[in-house]
Amino acid sequence: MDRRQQKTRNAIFKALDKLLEGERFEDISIKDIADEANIGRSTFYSHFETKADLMDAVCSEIFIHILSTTIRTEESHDFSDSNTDLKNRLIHILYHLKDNSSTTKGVFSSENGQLFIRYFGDYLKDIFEPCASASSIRVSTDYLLNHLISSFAFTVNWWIQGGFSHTPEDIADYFILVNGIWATSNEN
Amino acid sequence: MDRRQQKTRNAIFKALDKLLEGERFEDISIKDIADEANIGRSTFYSHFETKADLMDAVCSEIFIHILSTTIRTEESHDFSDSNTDLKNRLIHILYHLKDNSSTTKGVFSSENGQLFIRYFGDYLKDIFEPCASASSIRVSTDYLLNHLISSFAFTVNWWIQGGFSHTPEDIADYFILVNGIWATSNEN
DNA sequence: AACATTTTTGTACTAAGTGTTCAATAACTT
DNA sequence: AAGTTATTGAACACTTAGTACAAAAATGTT
Repeated sequence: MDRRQQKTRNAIFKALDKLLEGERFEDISIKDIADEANIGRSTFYSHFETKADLMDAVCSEIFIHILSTTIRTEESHDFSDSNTDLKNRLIHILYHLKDNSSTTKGVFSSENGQLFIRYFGDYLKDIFEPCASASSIRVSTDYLLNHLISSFAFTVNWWIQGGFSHTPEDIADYFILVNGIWATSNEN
Repeated sequence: MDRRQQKTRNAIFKALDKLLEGERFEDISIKDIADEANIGRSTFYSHFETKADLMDAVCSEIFIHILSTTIRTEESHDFSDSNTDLKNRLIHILYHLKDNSSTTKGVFSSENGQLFIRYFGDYLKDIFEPCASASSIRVSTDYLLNHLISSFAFTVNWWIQGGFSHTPEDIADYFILVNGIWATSNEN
């Protein structure tokens, strides 16, 4: 609504982004953010209750963006091979994370990583659920589902730490291979 | 050496243990620990430089204990099946973590989880390295090795969060199945 | 048991951060 | 132009970290 609010909010996000390039989230104070955003400290508090609250908003925004550009399953669905569909959706996410690499990088580091992974997990649940249910591996479905989520989160993190020096397609392949998805074709 | 030092050090460990039952490591202040341990706050500082330093010591102690009771590979090695050996070593670790469940639980939660996982990773590297090198999966060895470590850490965490309501043997099986180790016998 | 050493303790201090309140000011909307 | 809303900075109370140091207590040694 009010332009001032938008301006301030954006300035805060941008400032956090910038600061995260140089230090961990937990080492950044609200004063740091306010100074970098060039706003008063009390203004920060009129937008976010705490630093964690800000992190929460950042995570939300990332997934709002991913969701808003997600290829809907129905549109891209290839009935002959549901794994191609899974792979495409993962690649889509990976491209998105790479496009926002600085935020992604900051959001994944250390303490806040946990929070982001929680968001990530909620989002990925829908994607992996059919995959987990259909699996023939004799383990608890809950375990398998969460394992896939954790594994994908690890994979993304490994990708980030290596400076995004792989293509999203390669990363999706790595993930799929190591988790035995497409089990009918990855045996040598 | 000095009995007082040992007494204080133990009191600090025990206090942390107790406090971790109720709150996250990052929400516990040094004053909290000192109060719970019934020592002066300045005494804490004569034992540990920071809270992170204490965490470091806790992690070390856990692995010193695990290592000191580790079945040496040479002793238990079954030449006919190196995967049985791997599984036994994992089960051994799992039993140990369960025996120290309260510490394990606290050490795995949130921020500090990262630190513990780093220790865990260093320890597990030796165990998983041969496994990762021998794998026929066409992914980077570094990725595969770290994936196994991350996966095992996740598995342990999942086990903890579920209140240790599985046997170590089952958990080791879960981990092995989901990662396609013993690929020759887990197909249906 | 007496002595020297080491640890513990409490207090005081500096420095930094959190979160709240509030009145003045600036920017926006209509 | 007038009314509404956001921003600002300063003041405030509170928590925590980490350091310094002298007095007191426990320990090890002879």
